[in-house]
Amino acid sequence: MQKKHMTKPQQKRTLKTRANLISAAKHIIDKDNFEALRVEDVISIARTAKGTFFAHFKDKDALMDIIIGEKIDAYLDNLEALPSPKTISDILNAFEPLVQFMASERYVFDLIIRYSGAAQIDQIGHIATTFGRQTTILESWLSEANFRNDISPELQAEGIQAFMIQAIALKFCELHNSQSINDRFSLYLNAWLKPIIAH
Amino acid sequence: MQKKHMTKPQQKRTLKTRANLISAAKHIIDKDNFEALRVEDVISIARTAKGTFFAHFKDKDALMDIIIGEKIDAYLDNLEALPSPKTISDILNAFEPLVQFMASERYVFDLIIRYSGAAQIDQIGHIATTFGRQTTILESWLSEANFRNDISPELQAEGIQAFMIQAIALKFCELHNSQSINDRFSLYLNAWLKPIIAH
Amino acid sequence: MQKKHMTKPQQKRTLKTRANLISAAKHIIDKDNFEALRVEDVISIARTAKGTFFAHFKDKDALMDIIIGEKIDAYLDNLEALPSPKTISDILNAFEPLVQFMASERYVFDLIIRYSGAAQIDQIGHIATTFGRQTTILESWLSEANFRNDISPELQAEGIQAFMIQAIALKFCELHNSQSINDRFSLYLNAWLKPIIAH
Amino acid sequence: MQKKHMTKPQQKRTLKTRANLISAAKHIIDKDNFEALRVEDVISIARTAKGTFFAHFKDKDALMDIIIGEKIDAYLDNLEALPSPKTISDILNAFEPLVQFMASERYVFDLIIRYSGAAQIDQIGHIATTFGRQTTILESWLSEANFRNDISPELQAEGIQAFMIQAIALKFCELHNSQSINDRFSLYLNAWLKPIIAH
DNA sequence: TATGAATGAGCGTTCATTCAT
DNA sequence: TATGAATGAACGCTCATTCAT
Repeated sequence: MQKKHMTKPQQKRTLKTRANLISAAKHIIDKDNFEALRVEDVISIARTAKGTFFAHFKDKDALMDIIIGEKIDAYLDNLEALPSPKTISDILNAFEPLVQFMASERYVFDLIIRYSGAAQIDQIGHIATTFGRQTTILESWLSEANFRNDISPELQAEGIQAFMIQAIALKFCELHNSQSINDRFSLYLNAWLKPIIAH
Repeated sequence: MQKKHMTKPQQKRTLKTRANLISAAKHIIDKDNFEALRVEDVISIARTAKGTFFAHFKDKDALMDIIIGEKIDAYLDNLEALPSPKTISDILNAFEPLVQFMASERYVFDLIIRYSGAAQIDQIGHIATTFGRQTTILESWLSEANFRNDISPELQAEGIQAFMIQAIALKFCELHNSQSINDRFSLYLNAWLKPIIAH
Repeated sequence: MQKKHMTKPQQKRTLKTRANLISAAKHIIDKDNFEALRVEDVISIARTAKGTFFAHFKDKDALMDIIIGEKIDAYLDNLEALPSPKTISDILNAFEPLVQFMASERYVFDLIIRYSGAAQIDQIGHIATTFGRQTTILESWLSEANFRNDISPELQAEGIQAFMIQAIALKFCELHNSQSINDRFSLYLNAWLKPIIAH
Repeated sequence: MQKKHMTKPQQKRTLKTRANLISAAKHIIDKDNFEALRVEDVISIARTAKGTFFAHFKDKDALMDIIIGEKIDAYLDNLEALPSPKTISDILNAFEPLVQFMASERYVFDLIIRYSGAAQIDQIGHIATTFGRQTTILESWLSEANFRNDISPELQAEGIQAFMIQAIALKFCELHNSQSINDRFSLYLNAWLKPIIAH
């Protein structure tokens, strides 16, 4: 055990530097916002050299991916802790904080969209991973809740994500801003999860 | 009279410059792609000064908006010429060329997402207009086709757009590239437009 | 005349900016030295944007080439104004200021060596040009002075340059610093221009 | 005794590491060239840490000095094995391989110029040593060959070196590349060693 | 001696956009 | 309208060298 600790003494230092950089970045984001983050400021607060920054993160976006991913993960943690929702309203309420965050800054939303996928397997970032997690959570909810049984919980989950994105995207579009994100999202989910078919 | 005389040739010249710039841009896009377009190259091919470019287009994105909007309009023209679709498969086939274009370049997709709405009412651009047109076309189709009558054709149309975007977005995410865009889109549309509810 | 002035109104502005940058650089060099010059400082003194600097000069060295070349040219101007030297001592005296300058900073000497030639015709810089001028001046002197008539003045000139470089180079080499540049240069020139052959 | 026992294997290991580093460097130089050599690559091929590199060599140039010095020494070995030259042509032929090497890369030439002397007496490097050796060889040749007796063999030797450098330097200057290095060197040497003075 | 993360100053780049003529 | 030089705020990079373990 102790030996293992001693074999990688650098790792501790590396981890510390990395943590310093990330917390410096978070500090800036808390004080201002994501868009206002400058690499120069991060390293100056973290008391680190520029070279060190780029040794830890491929570029500024890579750091953003980590921080945003972490935030989303925190929302998902809370979400997971909730009792399995029974109604669409429950789902909406559960997702509200995450939706608010994603819609908080156009810059953040754009980044999430851009990083929701990866060009290559080895480029899967934090944000991309959270999307997978989101699906998993939704799937388990939906299999318990039994909204629809004509389609798989997975497909239902993907639909929910599509509508979530759509609702947020339309918020950034002034043409449609008469309606709140949640109202629109609610509309979509009702139509998606509770279709009423007349025979 | 005289005034008219002096104005006309000027307008002609203006239009010519504008056309030059647009065709220069198209040339670059054909040779390379949308992302590779640089204002510098456009004006060099159009043999124009940089200032002239910005006298004709508010910014680079405005030019992009015009060119992409024009392309989308052409697809919608073809789409409109088709007989009103009766099946989901008809809808998918009708939209395929447009979907292919939107998925051709991540840059184009991002731009379309960003410009699907306009930041301000007075800035409704070409792309935003085509989205409206798309909705209108879909609405008329859906009111004739009678897929679902529990929700408005407008909502149905919005859902289709959400799923179209989702299908394309997941294409840019290698994690899900086992499935083609159209297969996924088809899956979504069936679930969206033909929900089968057991009682 | 006036028309010509009006056709290129930009050129004046361009020239002014360029002159600003160069004089800012000279200011720094005068205050400190060549090696101490920082692009950042130049633009800050010239009140110019960084982009402007690199629009005018390919890189920092290009600016150095111009300034050093200008300085060498000034020395050559003085040199040309002198009466044609009759003795080796005259030549040494004439060249002394230039030699002193070239030996003033290792950085300068290295730069001169590096830029004395050009990789391509279109890259002939100021320094490279001064070398040609130096040869021309020396040639004319040597054809009048008649030190040696077994070899062309051009060859004599090239030899003088070779020895000048050698004398300076050895100055930067502590192993040989017992002797002054000029003493060594003098030794060389006597052996080169006044060989005494016993028969 | 015991101490010796413990020291020897360590020394062996040290020498092995050093040899590894040098051979890794040579590998890179053979594959690419001197300029392309990066410490990073050397240690990666030698499977060594960066710190180890600098424990063995004061700096990167120290390694270069060793490798280039070794190469020059090999040329001088061959040169020394030759019979004492009687003609200028003999000298030229003898030096040709060395001249070719020095002219092979601008980077190498610059480094040789810079290191032909040493900044401090205690830093006399390999290259500087080879220059001394070169002079010694030339001196012995020249005292036997009796080209000129108005100046010392040492001065003659220095002149030859000056002209060798000049010939190579002009090769790096495209303006004069009509003539080969050796042709120019030959011209110089004839004028230097065999001046014909009319009385 | 070996390790390798951290350093760090400065350079060059990017390129859409502005503005004085 | 047309011109094109100037802007400018980051970003990313370079890479030999240092230093604590």
